[in-house]
Amino acid sequence: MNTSKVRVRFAPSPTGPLHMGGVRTALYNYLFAKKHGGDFLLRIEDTDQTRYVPGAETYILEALKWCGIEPNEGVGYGGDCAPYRQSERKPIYKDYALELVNKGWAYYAFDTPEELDTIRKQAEAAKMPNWQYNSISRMTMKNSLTLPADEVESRIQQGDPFVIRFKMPRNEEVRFQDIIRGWVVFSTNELDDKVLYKSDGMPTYHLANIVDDHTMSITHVIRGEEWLPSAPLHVMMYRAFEWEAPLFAHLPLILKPDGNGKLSKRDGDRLGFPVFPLEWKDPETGNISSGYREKGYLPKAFLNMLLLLGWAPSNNQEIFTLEEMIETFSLERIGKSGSKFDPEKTKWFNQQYLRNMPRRALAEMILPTAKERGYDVCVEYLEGVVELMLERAVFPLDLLEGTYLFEDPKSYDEEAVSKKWKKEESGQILLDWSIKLQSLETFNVESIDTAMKSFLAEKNLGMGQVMPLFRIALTGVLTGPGAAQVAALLGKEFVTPRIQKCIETLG
RNA sequence: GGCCCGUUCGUCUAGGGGUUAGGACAUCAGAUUUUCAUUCUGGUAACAGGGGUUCGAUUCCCCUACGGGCUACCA
Repeated sequence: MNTSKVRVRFAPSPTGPLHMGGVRTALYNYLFAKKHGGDFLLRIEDTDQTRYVPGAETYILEALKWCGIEPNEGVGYGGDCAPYRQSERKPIYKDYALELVNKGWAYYAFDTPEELDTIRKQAEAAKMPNWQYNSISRMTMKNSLTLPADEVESRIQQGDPFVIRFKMPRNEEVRFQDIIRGWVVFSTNELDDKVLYKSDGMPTYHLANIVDDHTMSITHVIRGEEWLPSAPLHVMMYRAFEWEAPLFAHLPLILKPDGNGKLSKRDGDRLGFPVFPLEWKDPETGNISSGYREKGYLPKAFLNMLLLLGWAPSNNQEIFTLEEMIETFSLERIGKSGSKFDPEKTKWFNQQYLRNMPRRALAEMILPTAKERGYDVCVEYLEGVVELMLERAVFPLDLLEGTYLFEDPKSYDEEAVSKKWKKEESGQILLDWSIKLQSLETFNVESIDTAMKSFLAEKNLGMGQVMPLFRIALTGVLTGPGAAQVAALLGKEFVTPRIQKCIETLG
């Protein structure tokens, strides 16, 4: 086992917004690094110039920041291995590709994409659906293995486009021990001669990945399961370079909640939940994909949900602080199978975190929106609102749902009225109750409750005959926090007029 | 099609040769509550199938089925 300092990386490509599966990969990498006192790097894999999406990189940085996952090194953070953007490292890859050519592990190939396409189509037509550029077919192609040396030389000299391909050996077994899956075995006969260096002068993912992981001293590669099939290629490349390979851990995928398949960008808005941490506006189409942040999810709740989607502790703990996550996390306890994402449970996490937040912080959080809605309130008042609304809120803005805490009810719920309001007596009861309330010196929940009790005794009435009326008068509806609590928060000066108005309106 | 990976309640999962197979979300019922919500209590609900190995398999092995991933000069 490698005793050097743990160094892991999260290496997204900026082809669009980071989706929650990516965030989970980043989280697991981050937790693993922190747990072992190691480094977590952020590398941007932008070797495909055709898939560049403006704003994607900024989005990734911002998303990680929102989640509280902070790299030690990387794009936006600097570090000894800078630059961390592969497009800026372009000059270093060619030498490595050439090194492999010189060692006999790679070769030049001059076949054009069109030619390859034609061959694939022909093969398919001939019922050979899986044509590969490999140890057998390469001898019939245009490359430095089949062309005379001087022709290869002159083609390169005159600037003919070429790629460099890995020369995958035949009849060898590649095996490596995945931390999550155990031994994984492949035969090189199933592997093809992957392009390492593209005709545009850029490396492919495979080359850049290996070179960077090595030069950045990465010790553990923790990435999605979709990379498992190319892991043997990577192992072979480490062998070819004569470098020590890092340890691999391939994470199971996050699946869509309904049906099958991995969770994709489309699923979110189709099923009514975000798949992205932050809202994203597609620069080309202008389409907006919703984000957890904008929907009112707390970053810690989001992270906690992600943590448990594929990983579980040995006890039944569900709620984790970041410190606890770091302390308990281990790659060995990550499950092998894909996990269907459950939006309902995500809400539950949010609710848990919301309840554990200081009242003051919540009040401050909703203050701007309250102002926007035209409520003339201060933070202190909102703290009172939070106190009343918290137990029925999942998102911060749910706390503002009781509009009656900010303005007089505009109408009285029809069903509530028809059920509880009795023309012949309700008005009188409310009027008497109102008089009783006005006589109170201190106006708080306790005094109102006490007054209510004595009122009921005096009039020989039951709770159910008065409270609902009181509630209708104050809020216009039959749901929500206790009427006494609402009244106490509003204050006497608002309560009496509301009762007055109610009596007038409903008779 | 080929290669690789996987399979415990509806969902996320714990467990592991002998257990009443545990928890959480969701769901249902009851209790509390002036209402809603909360809270509490309880319930329904799972080892994909078939072969081995074994005194005994949900647990170990094999096969089948099913699911997923990959199969580009994309990452």
